[in-house]
Amino acid sequence: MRYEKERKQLTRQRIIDVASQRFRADGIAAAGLAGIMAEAELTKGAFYPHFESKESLVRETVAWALNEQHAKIQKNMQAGGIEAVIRGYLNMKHLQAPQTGCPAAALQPEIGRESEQTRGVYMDVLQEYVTTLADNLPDAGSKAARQTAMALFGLMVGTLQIARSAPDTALAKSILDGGIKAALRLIEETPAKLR
Amino acid sequence: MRYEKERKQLTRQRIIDVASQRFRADGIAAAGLAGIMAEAELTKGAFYPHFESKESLVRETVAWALNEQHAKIQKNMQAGGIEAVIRGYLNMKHLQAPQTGCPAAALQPEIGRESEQTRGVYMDVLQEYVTTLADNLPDAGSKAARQTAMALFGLMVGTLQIARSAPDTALAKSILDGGIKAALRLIEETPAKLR
DNA sequence: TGTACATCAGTGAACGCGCGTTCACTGATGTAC
DNA sequence: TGTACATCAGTGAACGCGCGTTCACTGATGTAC
Repeated sequence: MRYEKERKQLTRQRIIDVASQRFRADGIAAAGLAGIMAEAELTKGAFYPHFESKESLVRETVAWALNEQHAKIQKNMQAGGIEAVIRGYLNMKHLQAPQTGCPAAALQPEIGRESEQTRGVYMDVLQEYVTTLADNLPDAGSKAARQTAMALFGLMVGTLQIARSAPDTALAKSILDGGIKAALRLIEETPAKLR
Repeated sequence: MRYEKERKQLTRQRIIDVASQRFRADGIAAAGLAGIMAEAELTKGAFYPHFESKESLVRETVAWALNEQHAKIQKNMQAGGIEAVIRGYLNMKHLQAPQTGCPAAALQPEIGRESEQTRGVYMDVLQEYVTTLADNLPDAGSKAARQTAMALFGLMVGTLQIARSAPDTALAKSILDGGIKAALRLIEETPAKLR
């Protein structure tokens, strides 16, 4: 069946959409291609006209999902500045929806085990994300701002991950709350003595 | 073969040692019992007299590994205070040895997907770990200190994970360096206006 | 405009492989007499 | 002290299952004439 010319791209994007959710929900290693293709309403043989291998799907999907996440924080940034970004990230809604949330929080250690090529593609997108954060810090433009922005992102990622391991909601909330307070302190103007 | 009475415990600990390294190196889902048992110089049938299931091995192993990590930072704390703990965590040596490093940095999202029981056991050990950090902050004893300590740990975990995804060493070092600077700012005495 | 042919996204069965788990068995050591 | 028996850690083969990948095929659409 040869279909309309746009159809292949639509199917391909549908696979990426589904895969990005399965990966974030279950982890990259634990999410199988058969399940992803079934959820995309295709048989698993249809995977290979679109992607070379699972690794190439991972490469494309993870970068795409981080880019989506970047778009989300850009919206929050416009609406309420960096504090809105922090509060939009460290909250129970995000904690409870890993499948549509930040791919770094859901997959970071697994991404670190990927090939150098995959990590390169991922890190390029992450750098753009961090640029958005850095550009909205008090000392925007400096090298220190970039490092602070990266550490701020690290704090948000790590804190959300730990909160997701909490066995009860009260503890999770307290962890997120502490993360917000710490993040707000980080983004204050750099004290002179540390500059 | 019924062996000396201490032998079973020794074998059991050998399985935990090996498993803790394989999990941290490859991820929980990607590390197979057959490989772990072979590395422990046993056949895979020998797994079940020691553990009920892979899940119970994970539960015990991850908690054990985090406890070992706790012991390490206690040493660093004694030697050089909380700054030594931060510098001992956010460096290239730790980055390059995930199999013997912090299990949170290697496995946090996967731990978040474990059963409530497993997460409960893990979080108990994590709380002890965070207590050691909190007790060495300027405002030790306060609820704020505990939250700051948790966020500090989140920052270290997330930053190390991201640095591990960097495709080149220079970038990884810069990320770790920014993490150290941010961590040091976090542990300063809480400014009055935020208290 | 109508017809013949080329393309190729998607199907569905099959591949070898490693997964976690089960189980009948072995045999070195401990215990009872 | 010597012998018979019980224990049970560890062996090794087998279980069903899902993994990622391959491949011959189908058939709807596009292109050429």
